[in-house]
Amino acid sequence: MKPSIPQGTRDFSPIEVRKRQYIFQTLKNIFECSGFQPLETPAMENLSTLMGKYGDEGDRLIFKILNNGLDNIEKRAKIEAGFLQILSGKNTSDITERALRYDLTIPFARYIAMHQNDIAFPFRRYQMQPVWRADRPQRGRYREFWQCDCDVVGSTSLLNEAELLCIYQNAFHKLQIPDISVKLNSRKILAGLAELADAPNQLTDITVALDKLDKIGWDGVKRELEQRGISEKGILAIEKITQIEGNNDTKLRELSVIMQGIEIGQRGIEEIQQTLHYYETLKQENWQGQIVIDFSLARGLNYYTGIIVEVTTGAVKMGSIGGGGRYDDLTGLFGVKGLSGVGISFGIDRIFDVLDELQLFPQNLTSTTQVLIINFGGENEPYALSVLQYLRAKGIASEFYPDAVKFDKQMKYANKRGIPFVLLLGDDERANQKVSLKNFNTGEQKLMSLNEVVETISANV
RNA sequence: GAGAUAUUAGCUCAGUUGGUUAGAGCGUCGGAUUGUGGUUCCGAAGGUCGUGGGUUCGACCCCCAUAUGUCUCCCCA
Repeated sequence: MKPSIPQGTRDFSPIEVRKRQYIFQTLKNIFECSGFQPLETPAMENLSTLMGKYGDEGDRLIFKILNNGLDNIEKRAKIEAGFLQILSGKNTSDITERALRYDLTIPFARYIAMHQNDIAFPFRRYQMQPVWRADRPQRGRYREFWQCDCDVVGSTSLLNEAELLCIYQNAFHKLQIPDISVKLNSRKILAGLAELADAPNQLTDITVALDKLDKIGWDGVKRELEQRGISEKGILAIEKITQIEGNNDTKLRELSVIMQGIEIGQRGIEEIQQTLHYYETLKQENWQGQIVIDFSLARGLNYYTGIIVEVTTGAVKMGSIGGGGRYDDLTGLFGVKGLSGVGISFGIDRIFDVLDELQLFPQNLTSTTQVLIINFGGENEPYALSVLQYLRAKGIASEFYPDAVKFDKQMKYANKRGIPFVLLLGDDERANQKVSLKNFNTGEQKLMSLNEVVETISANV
């Protein structure tokens, strides 16, 4: 049979895994350094946990798992009735009661609700796991992909927002991605905008349209707003606000004037000011990324209630590589009221593409093996094995070519694997109780003792 | 869920208005070189032209279906 993998999934070859691990490890170090704790949840959740949390479109994209035992003859009537329900577009636990994780946020909320008595709040957690969506695959869009979330739950302080901004800046600084913009806005400002536009109940309509500004331009947004029944006067107000220019202080001041008397808008402005104030005192001097206030930033997700952020780089033509925001009452759905959270997410796959395109991955990711011992066979094999054992005990990643095949084949193997050193120990070396070490980068080869080998290789790392 | 487009050797791609044995580069393998890789030279292997039907004397080429990739819409990371 012809081997294949399901649509929208990928194999990760060794070099790709190393590159991905480099990203994961970089982020993990930053999270841990800021006191965040790791969390993992199951690949599958009960379907009832996920359904109704992501909207109608989301429900359709959840991968559902067929129950086992559907061929049980005794339950046949029940199962057939269940299938009729499925055919009419409704789910039933008689046919499917589990589903693959769709994102990391809802399982996180479920986790908090289940373990609220054991958790020390405020709870800071990070989570890096795959999620699955039955979407149609496109470039940079997969049915299995990794999310990386970092949240603080159980505190309403804007210090948390500032800390997360620091995490973004620190992460992209460490990954050396140039021209980073962290765009900042507040759902409260958008709510004020809806009031200003005489459409306080159409916040969602306005945000969905506004979210497309980058993609379809103002004319496109205007058309959408018209279609959604926003008045001409309202559209004019929205346009005016998206056109505010200047530095962050200027933007906030101008907005404050326009939002005169609109309480929720003013609160949004104050929150951003306070967050930026905290950020300025927390940030490191060498971070290059910019924080840019952008009143057109909307983000589609409806559960955001306060500050929202999105990260882009001007260095590569690509969508956002991260996003997040404040959400009040995320756990309310699971019966835990009054817990506010704020979180950010990293788009791992897109970050991978950016680093690949800009060639920002470290050079030494190809192999961890430092030295290959050439196999000369016969009497030399036991000597080679004792050297192998010695080097490993000294903490030097080493390999012994397992077959005594032709010399150039073994050399080609080392070259292809990107192994920096080759150790030759044949009859001559064994007679002198020495070894020949060849450096593949310089081509230089020297007869030396094992101690010197350890020193030379250690100095090279 | 809707539309468009592509699929030829391990990889990247040529090709034929429908006519015997489908080509190249790179890679792989063998040799020059059984103790010197990355450079060079010589040689070889490798394809039922994505899959299944149909039209035709004859299909890699035309038609239909299907799988997978890519693009647009929808939605999203």
